[in-house]
Amino acid sequence: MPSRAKVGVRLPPVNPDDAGHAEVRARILDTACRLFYARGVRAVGVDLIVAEAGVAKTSLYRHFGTKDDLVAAFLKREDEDFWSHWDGVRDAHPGDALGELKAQLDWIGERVARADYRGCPQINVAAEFPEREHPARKVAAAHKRALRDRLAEIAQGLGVARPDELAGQLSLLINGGFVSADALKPGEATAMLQAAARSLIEAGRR
Amino acid sequence: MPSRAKVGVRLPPVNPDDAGHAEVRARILDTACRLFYARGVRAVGVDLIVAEAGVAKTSLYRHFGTKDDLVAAFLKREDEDFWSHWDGVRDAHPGDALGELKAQLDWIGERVARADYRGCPQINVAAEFPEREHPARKVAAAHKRALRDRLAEIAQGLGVARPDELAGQLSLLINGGFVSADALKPGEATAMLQAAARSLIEAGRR
DNA sequence: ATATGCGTACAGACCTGTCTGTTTCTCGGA
DNA sequence: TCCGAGAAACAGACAGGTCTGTACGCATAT
Repeated sequence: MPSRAKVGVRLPPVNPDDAGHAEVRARILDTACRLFYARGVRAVGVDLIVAEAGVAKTSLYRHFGTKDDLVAAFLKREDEDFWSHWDGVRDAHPGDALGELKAQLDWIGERVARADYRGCPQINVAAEFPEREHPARKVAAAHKRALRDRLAEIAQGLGVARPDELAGQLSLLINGGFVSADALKPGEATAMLQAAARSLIEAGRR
Repeated sequence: MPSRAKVGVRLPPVNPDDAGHAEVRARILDTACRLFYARGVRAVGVDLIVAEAGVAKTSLYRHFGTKDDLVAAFLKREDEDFWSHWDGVRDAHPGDALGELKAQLDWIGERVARADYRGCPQINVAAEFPEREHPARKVAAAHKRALRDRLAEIAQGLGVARPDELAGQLSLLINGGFVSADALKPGEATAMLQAAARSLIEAGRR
């Protein structure tokens, strides 16, 4: 991967107005996301991706340049999907920070309990790639900062003494949920997250 | 790795009473632990391990059988080191569950803040290997169960209404700390863990 | 005609695990 | 005390496979 990347001639840029073009790109990214998440990034070769996506390897490299960039695109999509879900829930609870937080923990707990859940993709990729400058690592770092920011927004509306402190504690809790899936009994996650969050908020109000 | 493992003839067993023999084994394991943790398991080949350890590849395979077994031995050693540290701290606080918990969170927070910290090895390996039957995954799963058990012991001594529930919450918190190192400002981890644990305990007492 | 796609072959590197051959060390018996 | 057997170490080549990324030929569509 990074150590093996070559500096050869890049393929020419593509025309983003082409519908079929976007369709091929989407098929590659869909397949890559599925395989990367289910099996781990380093365990999945580009040959497998192109075979399952039904595209040519040239197309993959035309659209994504290197495998490292494809990994970054994978995390970027996961990031977008995550916040899209989150913001949908947020917008359903205007002016009700406590209700919003409960709803956020609900779907997170549900997701963690799925049979095919294999941890947070951002954390998993960070575990696989030690280089902090890896393009995917930058996406992952931004994602975790964003989580803390979103939680700070909620904490602001909760009327606690030190909202940033609570946001940090809640982020630990949620990240802990992400990585503890297989140490938890089925369905245990949601209740545990809810109860812990309730305790942290209560204590923060005094 | 698992898919590539062959069923060839095994080398004969070794004599465990031999001092030089144990020394070679230790050199291999020391080197493997260092490299696996710093760079990730899949990124480190056995050729690199034998080169850095200054041993022959035959020795590695004589002692560990396969790379997968070496990975499991890596996690086993990390597990032993972790509990050795933990139990030392525990034994320094007999009959004082609250003091012990604070002390445990202190050294964990300090460890997480180190410059070369790269997450919990057990969690990292679980992220790299999707197969739940992988020998290293079994070690990791046992480690996480043990964490919850140790926390349950502490919670028992804390006089809370539902100690098992608190232990689960604390395990989420600690695992969250393990994976949140690079989203935290330097030195922030310990205070955040301590404050959150205090809140969870307080709430559990009512 | 140009851009994009598919399919396939290829280069060069790396991977795990095995094999061969030599060296070093210990230990039991003459 | 010397000798030979056996265990285990070292060194390095090798097999067979996988990896990323490039190149080449041909089809298609605008």
